[in-house]
Amino acid sequence: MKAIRVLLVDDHSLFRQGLAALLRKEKGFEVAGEAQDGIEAVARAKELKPDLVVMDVSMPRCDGVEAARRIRQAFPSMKVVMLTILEQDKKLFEAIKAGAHGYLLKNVKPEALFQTLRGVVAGEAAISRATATKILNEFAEHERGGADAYEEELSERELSVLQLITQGMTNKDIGHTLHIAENTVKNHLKNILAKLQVENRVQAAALALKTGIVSEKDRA
Amino acid sequence: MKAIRVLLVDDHSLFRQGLAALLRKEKGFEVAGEAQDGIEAVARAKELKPDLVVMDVSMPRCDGVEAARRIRQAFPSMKVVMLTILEQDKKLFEAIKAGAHGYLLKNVKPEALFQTLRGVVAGEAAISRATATKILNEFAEHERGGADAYEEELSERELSVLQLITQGMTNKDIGHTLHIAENTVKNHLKNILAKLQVENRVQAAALALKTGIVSEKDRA
DNA sequence: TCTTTCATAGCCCTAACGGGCCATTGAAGC
DNA sequence: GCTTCAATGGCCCGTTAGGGCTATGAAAGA
Repeated sequence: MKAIRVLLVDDHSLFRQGLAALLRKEKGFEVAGEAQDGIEAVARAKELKPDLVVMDVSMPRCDGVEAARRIRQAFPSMKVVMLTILEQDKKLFEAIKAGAHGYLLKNVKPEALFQTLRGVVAGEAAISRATATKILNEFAEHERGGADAYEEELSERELSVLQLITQGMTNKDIGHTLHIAENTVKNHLKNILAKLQVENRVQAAALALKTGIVSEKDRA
Repeated sequence: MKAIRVLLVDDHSLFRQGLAALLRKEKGFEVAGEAQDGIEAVARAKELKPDLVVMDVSMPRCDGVEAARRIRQAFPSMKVVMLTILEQDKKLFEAIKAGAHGYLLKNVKPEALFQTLRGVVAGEAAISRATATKILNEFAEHERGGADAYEEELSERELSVLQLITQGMTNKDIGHTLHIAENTVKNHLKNILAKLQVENRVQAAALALKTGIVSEKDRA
C-alpha cells in the first residue's frame, strides 16, 4: 500500500513541524512538503502533487480558504483538509464552497486526525460532529428562505464603521467622527451585521478583533 | 551531559504531541511528560520533577499563569516558559509576576525555541524582543504614575458575566444563562464597567478579548 | 442604456442599555 | 457582635440599538 503524501501548510512553524514529525512516525503517511502561507501552498501543490493538503485556515498573505480554492481548481483530484483553532462559521462555509473535503479543529487528537485523513483520501468527507450540526442548522435556515450569502465582503466604509465600533463608540459618535448622519451609521451597521451574520455590535466587534478584520489603530 | 527533562502543557493535543515529537528528536532534550491543563500540569510537575515546564498561557480549568505560580511556589528551582499565540500584555505581566522565566510566541521557529529553552535552563531569561519592548513601555507608564491600568479585580461572578458579554449576549440572555434576574446582570455590568473604567459593554468586551481576561469557553 | 452597488439619509417602533438609588442576604474578617 | 462586601433583586428614566421600509445621487459594469 502506497503511503499518503501530505503537504502541510501553516504559518506557525512550530505547529507545522510538530505535525510533520507526528506524521512521519505514523505509518501510511509521508510528508511531501511544507508551506507557511497560501501562496506558497499553491506553488508547492503544483510542484509536489501531494495526495492531500492539510492547511490552516487563517494565514498571512493568502488565507487557507483562497489557497484551497486555487488548489482544487488546478487539481480536482487533490484532497484538501482545513485545520482551524476557532470554529468560525463564516470560514467553514467558505472552505466548503472552495472545495475543501474536511474542516477540523486543531484540538483533535492526533490519532483521530490521522484516521480522518485516511478517510478523506478514501473519499469520505471529514467534518467534526459539532461542525456538522452547524452545517445542518445553517442549511435548514437556507431552506426556509433565510438570509444567504457568506461571501459578502465589507465595503471600505463599513470597515471604517466596524473599526470605530470595536472602540466602543455609539452610532452618534461614529457619525460625528466620520461626518455623516447617525442614520447613515445605523444603515451601515445593519449591513455589517447582515454580512457578518451576527446579531449585534458586540458580536461584530468580537469577530472583528478575533479575525483581525480591523486595522491596528485600536492598539492604544 | 544530562538531557533536559521537559514537561509539556497545552490543551491542544495535536500541538502538544507535535512539539513532543520534535523535542524527542532534538539532542539534549527528554520529554518527561505531558499535561493538558493547569491542574494537571501542577500534578505532573510534582510527580515528575522536570527541569523545565513549557506551558501554554490559555487553557481551560486552570490557566497557564496560575499553574506557573503554583509550580514556582512549590519548586523554586524549576524553570517555566510560557507559550502563547497572542501577545497579550496583561497575561505577560501576570506570567512574569508568577515567576515564569520566559514568554514566547508560538510562531517561533523550532530551532529558536530549543536554543531558548537551553538558555533558560542555563539561567537566562527568555523574552522575545518585541515583548521586551512592551515591558519597558509598560514600566515607563507605571513609573510616571499616570492613569494606570485596571488594578481593580473582577469577582468570579463578574468574570462570568463579562465572558458572556464577549459572546454578544444581552443582559436578559445572560440572566437566563446564569439563572439570575436581568436586574442582577445589570448591576454586575455596572460594576464591571466601573472597574474596567470603560463606558459600555462593547469596550468591556474588546478589552476582555485583547487582554485575555476571559477564559477559553468561547472557543466553541 | 440599464442595472447594480455604495454611500447617503430619513421615519417609525420596540427592545436593550446604562445611570442612579435603594434593599436584602450570607459569608468572611476583626 | 459588628462591619464589610459580594451577590442578589428591584424601580425609574432617558438614551441607544436595531429591524423594517423607503429613497436619492454617484459610480461602475454589462
